[in-house]
Amino acid sequence: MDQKYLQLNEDKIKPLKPEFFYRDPLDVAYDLIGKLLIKTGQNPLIVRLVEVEAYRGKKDPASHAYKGVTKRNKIMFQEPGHLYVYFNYGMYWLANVVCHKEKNEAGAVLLRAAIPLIGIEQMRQARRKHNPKVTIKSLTNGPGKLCQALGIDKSHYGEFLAVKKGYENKFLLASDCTKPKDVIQTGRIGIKKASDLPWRFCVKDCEWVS
DNA sequence: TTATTGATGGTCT
DNA sequence: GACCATCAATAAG
Repeated sequence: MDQKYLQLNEDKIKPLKPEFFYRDPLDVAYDLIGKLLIKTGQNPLIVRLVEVEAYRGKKDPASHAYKGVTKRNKIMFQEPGHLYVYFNYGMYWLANVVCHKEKNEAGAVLLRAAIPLIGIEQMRQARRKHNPKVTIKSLTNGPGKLCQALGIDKSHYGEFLAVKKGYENKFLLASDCTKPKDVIQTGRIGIKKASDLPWRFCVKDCEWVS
């Protein structure tokens, strides 16, 4: 893994524009590797995404949007760039970014793992509530853990992640111009349907990948 | 180091 | 009532 992933290129942080998310989830997923997820506020938290999965809506049997609109998944059919948060296995919140190309389509990218960069002590405290033995690697090396570290739950369903005039972001996706050159593509994990499709992206040889 | 299992509750049929 | 886009503790090697 490129050591540059471990540092924040603070001077070059640029929020993503809404257009970024108006594309096929597969393209968005690839491009999200190396990007920053920021919890804004007085004590910001910043992590660098190193593992994501694309869920491609109606054409993807593993996608929550496969069978059409429900109360839970409706955000996936709406404006790209919003957070789709859902509860899984009776215990964990999982965070996705809504993205799709055309109106009337649906899709999302699951944020699976990240490298903690800023606010590590705060993230450690948040994770300790669930696992007192948490290590720096187990801070954010899985989709449930990532949400615990960043404090993401159902109250953040529908939050917008790009910049928009007059909107105050709680979470933000941004680039610090760290170019990923060691991204690998594999089958998605933790699912039964369509797990053979290579729609998971992660950084090669990264300790935080799940 | 890998494999296995129990905890746990909303969503959908 | 079955299904889960998970995790942590344990056991075995």
